[in-house]
Amino acid sequence: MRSQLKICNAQAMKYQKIPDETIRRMPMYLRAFSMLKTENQDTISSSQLAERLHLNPPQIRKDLSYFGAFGTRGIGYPVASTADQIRSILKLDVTQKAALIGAGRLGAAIAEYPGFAMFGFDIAAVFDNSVSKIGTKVGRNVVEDIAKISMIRGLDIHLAILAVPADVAQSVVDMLVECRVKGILNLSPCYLVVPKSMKVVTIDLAMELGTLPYYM
Amino acid sequence: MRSQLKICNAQAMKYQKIPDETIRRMPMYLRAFSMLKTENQDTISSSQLAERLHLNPPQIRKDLSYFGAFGTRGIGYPVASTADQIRSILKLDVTQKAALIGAGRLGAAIAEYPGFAMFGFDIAAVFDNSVSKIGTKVGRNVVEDIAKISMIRGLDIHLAILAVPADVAQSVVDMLVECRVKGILNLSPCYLVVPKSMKVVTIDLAMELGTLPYYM
DNA sequence: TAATTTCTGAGACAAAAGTCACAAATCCAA
DNA sequence: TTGGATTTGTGACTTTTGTCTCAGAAATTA
Repeated sequence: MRSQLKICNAQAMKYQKIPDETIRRMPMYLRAFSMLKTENQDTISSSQLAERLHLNPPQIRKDLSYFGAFGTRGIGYPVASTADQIRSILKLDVTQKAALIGAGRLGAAIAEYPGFAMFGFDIAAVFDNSVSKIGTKVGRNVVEDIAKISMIRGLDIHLAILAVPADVAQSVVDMLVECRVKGILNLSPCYLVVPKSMKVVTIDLAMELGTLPYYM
Repeated sequence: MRSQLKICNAQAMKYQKIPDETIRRMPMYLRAFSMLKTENQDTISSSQLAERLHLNPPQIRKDLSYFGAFGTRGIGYPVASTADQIRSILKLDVTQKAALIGAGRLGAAIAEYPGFAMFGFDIAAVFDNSVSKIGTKVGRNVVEDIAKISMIRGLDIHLAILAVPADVAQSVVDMLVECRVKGILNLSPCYLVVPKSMKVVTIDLAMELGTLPYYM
């Protein structure tokens, strides 16, 4: 009965409820393992890793064990293969194309943000509604008219980064739903209504900053 | 014994443990109440508010009640005074000056981000280490040499927004500690070591984006 | 003034997330 | 080959967070 569970592979384990917070930490782990690889470290124990990430060793072990037994008792986690495993779990083992909507200052910053590369993201298209921006270059992309957003469907893009004003965010999202986009990183301070099949992560800069004075 | 607690005011209540998640939601509530005020709505019930924010009514009531009884039974929450109360709880009733460290693309976007104004934040100084940027204008500020960062102490600035590469983030933070900065919004993908008196909120864009493909 | 409606405030309950402790697995040395 | 050192994987436990329920306060109406 329990052994039944043990032989499950990572893909199957997903249907055993994995805490959202664990998923949120996985990219952190991937980044750490990737860095360790460039440092030519072959293995790392949960306590070493915990020190780097300022987490508890058991938490790291538990998080990773949701997806299978990657470590070796007495040794720790093999850096290279665990990195590959996490990449595969997060579906970051293939280049993930993303569309950037909004080519303002924040959009431009996002387009050239070097941090996405480590996870294999590729900003493959940029859209804006402003005539002054359409046709200009942002990062490696020429800004396209938002009216042509349906071209996303032909480009095999399933992710979008939303860097538009809050009052137009929902209307853009409705278009993205039509384009079969499956995940949105939303940088506007608003709640977005989407079908259940779509995942939205909202980052609200002002909200995060807004909590700080409270603690002073 | 219980009545003892009941007569506590909002300030005193703080020392009764308030969930971090509640604090995180407070700026959301403040934004909602501010918007309602501009819409000339006098009162709002927890269920109406919950609909706007896509939360449960009891959660809103519980969150607000940690700080006192702002609502009126049978009526709801008075928009104007509740907004004022939340502003005061979050210490956003006075203009909060913030220093921006890093005048790259992301820094420039932050400097001109209109969303901070609603919470009364004022980017009062911008610093960078790049000769090409020092002296240029970012938002309303002239970029100062990071070497002059100690001027923060004379400017009554207690918040900093960190938009610098991850590999220099900790060294900048060490300087900010010296400058008596009390809160940091960190946009670099790294853990920062700070004294207990300091509060850090880290936003890791790549990490957030990194979770999305998993759900597809 | 009493009954009715509305909606808050808060305790009880439930779920989620994090921590801990220990059995089991592996390695290494003797 | 055996024993000691190490470190994982995991179930039990604790803490934190979220949800529900309902008494009771305020307003309205009769």
